[in-house]
Amino acid sequence: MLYTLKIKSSWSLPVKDILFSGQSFLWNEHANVQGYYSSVIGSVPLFIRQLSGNEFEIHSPCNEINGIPLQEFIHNYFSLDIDTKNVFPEGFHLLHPELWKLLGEYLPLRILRQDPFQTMIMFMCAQGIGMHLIRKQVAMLTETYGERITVTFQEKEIVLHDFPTPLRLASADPFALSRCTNNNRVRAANIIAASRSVVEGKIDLHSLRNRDIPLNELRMTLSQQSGIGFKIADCIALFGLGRFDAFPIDTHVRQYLGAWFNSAAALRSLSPVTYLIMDAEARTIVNPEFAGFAGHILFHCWRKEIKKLRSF
DNA sequence: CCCCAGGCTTTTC
DNA sequence: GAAAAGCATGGG
Repeated sequence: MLYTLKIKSSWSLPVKDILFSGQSFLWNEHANVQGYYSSVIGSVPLFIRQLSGNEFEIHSPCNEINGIPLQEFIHNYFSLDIDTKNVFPEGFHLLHPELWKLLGEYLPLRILRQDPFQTMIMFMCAQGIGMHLIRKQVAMLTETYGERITVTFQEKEIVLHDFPTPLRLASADPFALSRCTNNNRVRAANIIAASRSVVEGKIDLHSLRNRDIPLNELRMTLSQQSGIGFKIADCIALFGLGRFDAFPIDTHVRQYLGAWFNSAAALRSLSPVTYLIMDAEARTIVNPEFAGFAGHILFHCWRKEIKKLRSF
């Protein structure tokens, strides 16, 4: 039996852009369930379809995820509580009229509130390689180490995989795991070590949810772990801990800070010092409370409109 | 062949 | 201290 849920909003909800903008690598399109995007979230299979500009439909065999009613979970997952009008400051469109025009269709983009462990592992796979290789790594990790889940949908047997648990990755063989990390042994070892830290409680992702923790403290704590620097720490904060004030700076963000906002630091080589300078600059450009939320909208717009890249 | 992709760590000047 | 090299593969 499948539960069906319809989500309707007063604003536009570009579901495909939200799921494939590079903040999650867990969603896929299947040839045998056309028009739907599928994933396993909180061990629950989900099928999503866009119905119109501001509504989408969800099918799931469970009516709750992580003990939370499906509708409430989805509302939170898609951050439908956030009014995206607040992510850019009042006068932004006057200061950057050309950019504002370009941003138009990207403004309804939203940040997903994802699982912090999954976010940590996914973004540890995202160092100096293209988006399609990141997706490939995450897919191989889930297929190799995640629990296999079968679900009947549209009278077809659909096979999906849950994201691997911390315990499963912590006990993985380094060489075997490296097949899932683009054959990068160092990355595989880092993922195993980080998973072990979570299992042992050395990294307590639940307590890091505390919103009283300052952003720089969060960044310093997470980047203690080998394989996690400032950028990935900020990604974990933004996408995995719901810290919409975190502003991860990667090669694309650095490029648009230089091209669109005339950042001098963006022209220098990326180091911890220049990272923190650009982080401070960003907070003068967008609303600091939603710096990362705005940053992701700018990121996706830059990649698609300027660099002409695809996210999958 | 080159350079670059949602970087981080280690080595070298 | 800052800069350069190494990591691995695919695509432009």
